[in-house]
Order: sequence, then C-alpha cells, then structure tokens
Amino acid sequence: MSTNRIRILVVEDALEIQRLLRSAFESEEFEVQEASTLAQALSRAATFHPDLIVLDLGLPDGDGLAFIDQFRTWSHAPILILSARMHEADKITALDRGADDYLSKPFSLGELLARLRVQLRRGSKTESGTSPHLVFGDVVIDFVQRSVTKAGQSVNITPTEYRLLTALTRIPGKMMTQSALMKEVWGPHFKDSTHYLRIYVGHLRRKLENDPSQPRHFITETGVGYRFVK
Amino acid sequence: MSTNRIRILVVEDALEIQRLLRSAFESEEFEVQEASTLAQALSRAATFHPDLIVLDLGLPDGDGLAFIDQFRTWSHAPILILSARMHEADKITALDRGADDYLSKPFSLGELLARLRVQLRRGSKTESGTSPHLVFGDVVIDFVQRSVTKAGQSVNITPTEYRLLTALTRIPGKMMTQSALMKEVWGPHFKDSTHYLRIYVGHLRRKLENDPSQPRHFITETGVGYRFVK
DNA sequence: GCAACTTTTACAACTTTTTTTCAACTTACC
DNA sequence: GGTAAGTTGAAAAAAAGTTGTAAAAGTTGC
Repeated sequence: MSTNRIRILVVEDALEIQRLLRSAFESEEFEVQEASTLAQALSRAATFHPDLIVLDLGLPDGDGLAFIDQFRTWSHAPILILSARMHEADKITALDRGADDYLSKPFSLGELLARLRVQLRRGSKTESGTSPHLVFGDVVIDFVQRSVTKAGQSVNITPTEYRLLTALTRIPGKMMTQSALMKEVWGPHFKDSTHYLRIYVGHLRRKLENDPSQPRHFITETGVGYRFVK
Repeated sequence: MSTNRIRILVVEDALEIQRLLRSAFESEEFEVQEASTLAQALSRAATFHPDLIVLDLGLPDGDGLAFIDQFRTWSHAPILILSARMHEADKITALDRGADDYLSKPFSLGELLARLRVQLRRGSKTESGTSPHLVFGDVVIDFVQRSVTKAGQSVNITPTEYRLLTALTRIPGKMMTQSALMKEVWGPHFKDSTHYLRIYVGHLRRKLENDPSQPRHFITETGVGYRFVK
C-alpha cells in the first residue's frame, strides 16, 4: 500500500499494447500492474486488489471469460474488455458474464480513458477512503457524509452546531474571533450576540470533549474568541 | 407490485428507431416512454422517473449534452447515448459530461440490450461488497429482482417507496438532504414538498424497522434530511 | 367497480433555537 | 492578596420550528 492511488490491472499478452497502456495510465497517475496469462491474472488480482481491470479476451492459456467468472466470485471491481473479437455474440457474452464495458481493437486511447473514467467515477463515490476525515482524540468527522462519531458511536449534531463546528475546525490551530464566528454561523446581523456562541461552543464541548469542563480541543481565548486544536 | 417494472425513457427523434426500441424493450417487459425533443425529454424524465435513459445526441431543438447536464442535477439514473456522431471527441465529451455508455449508429440491437443490462445491474451494486443484495438487520433487498424480504418474509414495496429506498441506501451512512431526496424520488419541481418524505420514510420504517418508533436504520437528522445506516 | 397507490389534510409529539437567569471564572487595579 | 468589572459557562424555560401518524380524498390501473 504505497499510496492510495487508483490501481489498474492490465491483462494483455501483446507487449506493444501493454506498454502503450502502461504509459497512458501512468501519466494519469494510476498504479499499474500487468498479467499476460490467465493464471497470472488471477493471482495478481488477488494480491493487487485492483480498482479496475482492463482485460484482453484472447489469452494464450484460456478464455478471458473464465477470468471474469472467477474474479466475480469475490470482487465487483469494474472489468473493461479489450478485444480483437468483433462479433456481436462475443460482446454480449462478455457483458452478460460480468464485464462492465467492451472496446474492440483497434481502439482509440482517448475513448478508452474516457470509458475508464466512467467506471471509476461510480466506484469513487461510494469508496469511504476518498472522503476527507478530520480526526482528533476519539472523534472522527466526515464532512462528505456529514457524520460525527466519538469512540465509534455516532453523535447527533444539529444544523447550527454543525455550522459552528465547520467554521471552527476549518483551519486547526487558528484563532477565530467571536465576531467572525457569529457572522459565519448566524449571519452578519448577529455579530454582537456573542452569548449564542458560548452556548453552542458549550454544546460542542459536551458532545465531543472527553471532559467538557477541561476542554482540550475547543479552547477559549478570553476576550477574543475560540481556537480549535487537534 | 406489478407496477414495479423497469422504466426506460427513449429520447430519439427518428420514428423508425423509436419503434424498433419500443418493441425490443417491451418484449423485455420494460415500461417505455418516448420523447423526441429536448424540452419533452426533460419534462418526461421529471414525471416518468425512468430507471435508464437511451438518448440520441442529435435532437431537433438542442444538444443532447444539455439534457445530460440538466438531468444529472437531480438523478443518477444511467444514460446510454445512441448517436450518429462517430468522432472520438464526441464520445469523450458525452461520457465525461455524465453519460454512462455510448453506442454509435448503426448499432446492433443485441449489443444495445446487453449494454442496457450492464447499466441496470449496476444499480444493484451497492458498495464495494460482492453481494448483489443489501442486507441490514433481518432485511434483505435484492435490487435486481426489486424485492425486499424481512425475516424471510417478502415485504410489499410500492414504486415510490422503492425509489426512496434506492435513493436513501445508495451510500450507507451518508446524510441525504431533504431536497436531494425529493428531487430524486418525486422530481425536480417537488423539492419543497418535503412532507411527502416524512410520510414515505414512515412507510419504510413501518415495513422494515423492528421498532418503527425507535428507528435504527432510517435516521432522522432534524432540519437537514435522513441517513441510512446498516 | 375494485384494489392499490399517492396526495392532501389535520393534529400531536418532538427537537432545536432563542431567551433568561445566575454562578463561576479572569483580569486588572488598589 | 482582595475586590470590582467584565467575561464566560451551565441550566432551564419559552418560543419557534420540524417531524411523525392517521385517515380521508383523489387517482390510476386492472
């Protein structure tokens, strides 16, 4: 697990195409691995955990369809077929067996990349790894899912509390003046009703601090404002 | 229950192709509607709630790309492009704008149906899990069959309830705002009739929660929306 | 015309926000 | 170090807003 880059497994026995794809994928910042036989493809897939597979149907040691069958028993990662077979029946069989897209050779690289993006964009929406989490103590905030958990338990955050939490934590360590927070959370008209702030910072501390009377993350700067620290 | 057939909207101005597609889709037991202009397509899409759209890019009153842009603001239903344009650049643009597949005319009907099945089964893939079912508690949802069981007993889900269930469960744990749910389930111009939501979330809870008054899976976030958790 | 489904209506229950009150703490000056 | 002025925190009541449920009315498909 060097990085969390997108991983692509290319199953293809023609060397020129392997090279072409590798250079195209690497300039897109994908992590690439190759396999040129059915047996190799299955073992690589098992260890590499690709996010997407580009599969040539014509492998030397067997039919690419067999790979689809095997692979689909344990993964739903998209499979994009790349094949010299032009017949309609081949396409239909492959798609119905579990492939997600089918391109005939010779193919255009631009189209291949576009179809690959189509497959990847649906995976990335559900992938939890892509949403940026803010972590401090035993609290985890997921701004994409709009969820907050403390010690694994989900914590209910009201709309006003959530706006304040967002404003305070946007830049960890930065001092936020009371009037800046008021303007952002309640609107410019309320900038002097700073007692709201005390009440709602109190709520956040009660919900998220281990000892709300000794806050370690939502720090008061008397006379000025509040500071969030991880 | 029988009204729960898969719905397909065909956006196409050539009458012969409209007829060809209608007869092909109807023999697959799909429910079909047609539109032959951009304006018609948008209003039909809003009221018909299609599960999939077959879209010809060359419409008399505007570019099919404009349809994609509009439609994608409120629905995730797959769009399959059918186009006389052969150029690579057209394909890439359409796919990157939000289309899910692209077939050039003249097309083979068998391939079109196979690609359509690929798109429809994708709706069933929930997260990265390998099962085509979504399971939580003693409830099992089969998105391919469009059936729901609780404790082994089959549960009747109406079409509206099913669309809401799909929208809510697409990304488990994610907060779905009321207006996003309204747009996806009832259509873009119902975004403020949020009381429908309360009634239908109530239905889902009564049918699927063990204790509907203490929901554990369909969670209310007061003032914001609802969240599905497994 | 019947059955199933969706929309409308009405009201009760509940949650969140605002207001009020008072105690505790901080700071600065004598 | 003590005290007063200013600032902050906690609790709880009041007000405003939101949600849940039931049931009647309207629609649609068979």
